[in-house]
Parts: sequence; C-alpha cells; structure tokens
Amino acid sequence: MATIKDIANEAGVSLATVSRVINDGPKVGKATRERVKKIMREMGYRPNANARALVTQRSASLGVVIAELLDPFFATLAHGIEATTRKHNVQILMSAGSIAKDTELKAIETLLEHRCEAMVVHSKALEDSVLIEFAQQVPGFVLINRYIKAIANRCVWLDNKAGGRLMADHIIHQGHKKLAVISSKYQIDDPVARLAGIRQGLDAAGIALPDSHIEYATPDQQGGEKAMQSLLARGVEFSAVLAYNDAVASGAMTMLLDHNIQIPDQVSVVGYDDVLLAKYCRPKLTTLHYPIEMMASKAAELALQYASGIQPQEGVTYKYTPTIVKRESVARM
Amino acid sequence: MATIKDIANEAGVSLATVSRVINDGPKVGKATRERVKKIMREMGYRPNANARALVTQRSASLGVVIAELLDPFFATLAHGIEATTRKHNVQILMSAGSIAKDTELKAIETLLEHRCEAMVVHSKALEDSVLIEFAQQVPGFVLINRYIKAIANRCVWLDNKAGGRLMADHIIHQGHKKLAVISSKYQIDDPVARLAGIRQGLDAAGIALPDSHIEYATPDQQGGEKAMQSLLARGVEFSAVLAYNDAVASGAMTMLLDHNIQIPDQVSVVGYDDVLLAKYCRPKLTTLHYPIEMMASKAAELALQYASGIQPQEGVTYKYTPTIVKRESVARM
DNA sequence: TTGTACGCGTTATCAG
DNA sequence: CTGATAACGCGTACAA
Repeated sequence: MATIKDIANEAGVSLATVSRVINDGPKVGKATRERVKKIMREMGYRPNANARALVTQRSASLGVVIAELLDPFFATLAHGIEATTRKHNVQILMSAGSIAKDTELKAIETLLEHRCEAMVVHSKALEDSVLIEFAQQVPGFVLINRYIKAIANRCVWLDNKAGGRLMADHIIHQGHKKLAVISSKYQIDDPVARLAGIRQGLDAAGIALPDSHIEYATPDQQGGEKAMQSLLARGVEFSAVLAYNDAVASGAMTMLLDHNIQIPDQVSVVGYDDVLLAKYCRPKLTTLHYPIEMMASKAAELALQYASGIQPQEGVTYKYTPTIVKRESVARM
Repeated sequence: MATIKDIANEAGVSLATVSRVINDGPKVGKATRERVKKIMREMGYRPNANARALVTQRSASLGVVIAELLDPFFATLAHGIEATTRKHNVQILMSAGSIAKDTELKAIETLLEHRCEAMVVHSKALEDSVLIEFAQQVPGFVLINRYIKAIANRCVWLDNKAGGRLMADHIIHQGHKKLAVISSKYQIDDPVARLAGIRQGLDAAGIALPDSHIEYATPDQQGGEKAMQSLLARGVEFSAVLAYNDAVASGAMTMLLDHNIQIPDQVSVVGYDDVLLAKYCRPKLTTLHYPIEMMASKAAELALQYASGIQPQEGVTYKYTPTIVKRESVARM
C-alpha cells in the first residue's frame, strides 16, 4: 500500500507537503495541492491510522465493552453508541466481556493497548476500585449502566429502584394485592435495586411480599418459564407478576398460557427494559421503558468530549429514570 | 503511559531485552526476565498496539462491516464473529454501513486505513467490481451473505433460492393451494432469490401465484402489518402467507389476529431467518433457520486464515442451506 | 545472553 | 509557500 513517501516521490515534493495536503494544512500552493491530490487518488493512497495514532497520541476510535452482542438490550446499546460515533467520524473498537471479572478486565486492557482515549464500558463484575483506577488513567472513560460515587460524572445510569417502585405502584393502582416477583439469580446491583423499589412500593401500600412469592431465575426466556412453573407448582397465589426483564416476562407468559391461564384476565404481567420483544409478544407486554439507546448515545458523546480535553463537571451525574409503557398485559382488578 | 524505554531504564537493561521479554523472545536470562516482568507490572506497562502494528505490519484486529446493530439478525451475525475473534485473541473493529453505497464504502475504507488485514463485510449496495478490487487488496477480505463468482472462495452465503423452495414445498405439502407472499420492497438479491425459489416450488406443483397475491413491504414488523392490511383490504384469498422474514411474518400475524383471523386454523404463516422473535411470538412461528451465527464464525475464521497467509482454495465456496423449523404457525389443510 | 541501530508511516517544528 | 528532520513506541537484524 502506497505511503506518503511514495506520493512525495511521485509528485516530486517533500513528505511535509504531502502531509499538509492530507490534513488540509494551511500553506500549500494551489497547483501543488491539486497535483498531489491527483497522485494520491491514482495510487490509491490511504493514510495509515496506526502511524497517525502513534505520532498524534490519539486514536480517533472509541472503545466499547459490552457483555453480549446477541442480547437485544446490548444490541440497542451498541446501536446508540454507533449513532454518535458515526456522527463524529470515529471508529468503534468492540470488546465483549461476558459479565465475568477476567473477561471484562481483559476487554478493557485490550482497548487500553490500542490507546483509545475514549471508551464506554458496561461492567458488572469489576470492583469499583478497579474501575476508578481506569477512569483516572483514561480521560474519556465512561461507565454505562453503573453508578460509582467517586466518579459520578463518568456514569450514565438508570435509576433501577425508581423503576421497581413504578412497577409496584402501577400494579397496586390497578387494584392488585397478591403479587409474585421473578428476580434474577445473578444478584448484581440491578436486580437488587429493582426488588428494593418494588418492596418500597409494596410497603407504602401495606402489602406483604413473602419470600415464597419470589423466584430467582436466569434472566432470560427460559428462566422465566422455569420460574413460573415453580410458582405454579408450589401453588403460590397471585394476580400479577413483576418480572426482572422482558425476556423473563415473556417466558412467564408462555408458561402461563400453557397452563390455560389468561393474560391479563387472570394474571397480569409486567416486564422491564422495553426491548423489541415487548411489542412483538402477545399479549403485548406492559413494561418499563429503559431509554438505553439514548443513554448510550449520551455516554459516547461524553466519552468523546472528555477525551478531547473537556473536563468533566464536578458534582454531576447522568441519571435516567424509566417510564412505564402500558400495553396489554395488565388488567384492572 | 509507560513505554518500553521507561521499563528498560528502570530495569537497567536495553530496549531489546524488554522487547524480548514482552514477546517471550528466545534468549533472555531467567533472572532478567523476572525482574523486567516485575517492573512492567509495577509501572502498569501496556504495549502500544499502534506502534506494534506499524512495525509488524499486522493489526491483530478484524474489521467488520454490517448494516445495523439493532437488527437481531445482525446482532446474531456479530455474535458469531465475536465468538471466533475472542478465541483468536483478536480485536473487532466495527463499522456500520447501512445498506447505502456511500456508507458501505466509507466503512470499508476506514477499516483499510486501520490496516486490518482481515475483514468480514456484509455489503448489499456495493457493486461486484468494487468488492472484487478490495478482495485483491486485502488478503483476509471475506464477504458474508453475498456471492460473487470471481471471488467465490471469499464468500460465505446462504442459498436463498433453496430456502424459498423449501417454504413453498412445505406449505404445499400441508395441502395449501392459495398462497400470498410478502416480499421486500428493497429488491436486492435476497428477496429476489427467495421469491424465485417460491415460484419454482409452486410451478412444480402447478400452483399459480398471481401478482395480486404478492406484496412488497419494508422488511420489518410494520411492513408486515401494512402488507397484510393491504392483502385483506383487497380481498385476496389465501390460506397461507409466506413472509420475507420473521419480523414481517410477525407483523402479518398481528394484523391477522386483529382481524380475528385464527392462526394457523384459518391462515398459516411462514417466516424466514429464525431469529429470537420466532420463538417468542404467539403462535410460535414456523420459519426457515438461517444459520447466520455459524456462518459468521466461519467467515471470521476464513478471514483470519487468509490474512495469516493461508491461500484461499480455488474452486471452493461456502454455501449454506436453510432448514425448516416447524413450530405452530402452519396447519394442515 | 545482551545491546545498538535502523525502520515502520505520520505529524510537527524548525529553517529557508 | 516548501523542505529537512526529529520524534512517536516498538521489533529485529546485526554486533558484542
């Protein structure tokens, strides 16, 4: 592949001149500029991003660490990031770190080796201290979907507790008194906060939530099925189910329908996340909208800003609140 | 960030020695090696991938061009790639090129600037000639979901026509005689081939498919809804619908159910792709399984191989065939 | 076993 | 307006 040197030789000018042409440098003769450009085109010249990154100390690429491309939630997240990187003409360096400490760490380190000064990372397994250290090291280090006080202005996150509260309030408002909850068996902060919110709402209404009414499932369709099966088998009585996310809700619905239990007539179901699935399943799922695409765009924007030298404001954080989307899976008692 | 030089100074050895330690070079004293390693750890040294790429002329990263992260189909594709890159310890450079000629081109060019010698690209808008040229330029250039004769051994693709035939055969085998088809309004090769396959099956069975029984929709949920609405409004008679993909099928089902038409009792529906949605929707969708994840892994594997100097075999191509997945949306007449 | 010196493709700082 | 030339961080022949 042709280098800047080849172009210079061919055009009979120096490297410096060619470089100026490439970067729209200020002082180059009109004629020379055209001639060089023509030759670049003819020789199919492309600037070497690596060499450029080496000397400029900036990579023009944003590192992304997410758990799992397959999950619609992360797909949406990735899409949000992509939207802003495209706008800024920045490349995405993607690392998957499947919610395991070592893979997440490895993912971030790889990004570091590529010297991307901006990164948005979704980490659930790494400790606060590790993340804080990275934040100190990388100017454009932004966390999505996680809140750490010490680096609050690098965090773009959802108020999961408020979401849980919203679920509970809505279902209580619809007259339900007997609830079941399907939480996640991976007790990272999200499910804990969501459950806390639910409990808060229930307490406020004086409704009890016995442990026997809570299932801890893998946070997917199958987990939802199993959890519901268990609930049914154990004869737990409930008129509404609050699920950890939409996939779980969908699984629960499947199992309910298989047992000839009508939704929402006999049992109401509420999901969380509002991924595509919520619109597609039948009955359409009432759920909490997680504005993850918007949040991801924001995170990317922030990362790019910080990386370009704009200082993070003190005492600021980027907290988002979910909203309830009423569809067809909840009935009034 | 600490460089190799800093380490050398600190350890009181030369650059070369440090470099050898980093790359597990052959001849370094045990003691020196340990000492250098220790210092690297202490100083938080990380090799600079850019500098390394510059001198070794290889990037240890695989470029990916896909249309759209949000689409579950592409998410699955990306996931397949990620699986093999992780295995090979290779970074993913992701570019989205939304089925438009200029964005696709831009995406590939950016990847080229980063000098990634392996790339798997999903391009529908670019002409054969352009792609062929890139293939000549980049050793590990692999096309997914597209077939070009001249570079057949760089192509990992699905036999869409066979898929269409399979749909038709299945539905005919179930006793249906009056069909409707919802194709895509974007007449790239996929829908054309699928429709051709359907026609072939129908012809073989002596069944006609009037133009009035075909709708051309945007290839998503909403497109499916509109198409079905149009079919219904126009009073077209059919006992089965063959959809361009699962999203379209799902949209069509929604509209059907809204009109109180039972699935599959009154109308059978067949999808294409077998994305998650097919399992989640109700009734569960009978569809064609597109082994895109496996294909994507294969494509990445191929790209990495070719990039590492293994020559593509002549006269070979990587053609996959879809299979039918029978669920609940098709009934016997 | 270890060190020296050069080059990878660019940008940027000087002179001219 | 243009041209040398020194970095950037690393790998690797070639010497020692």
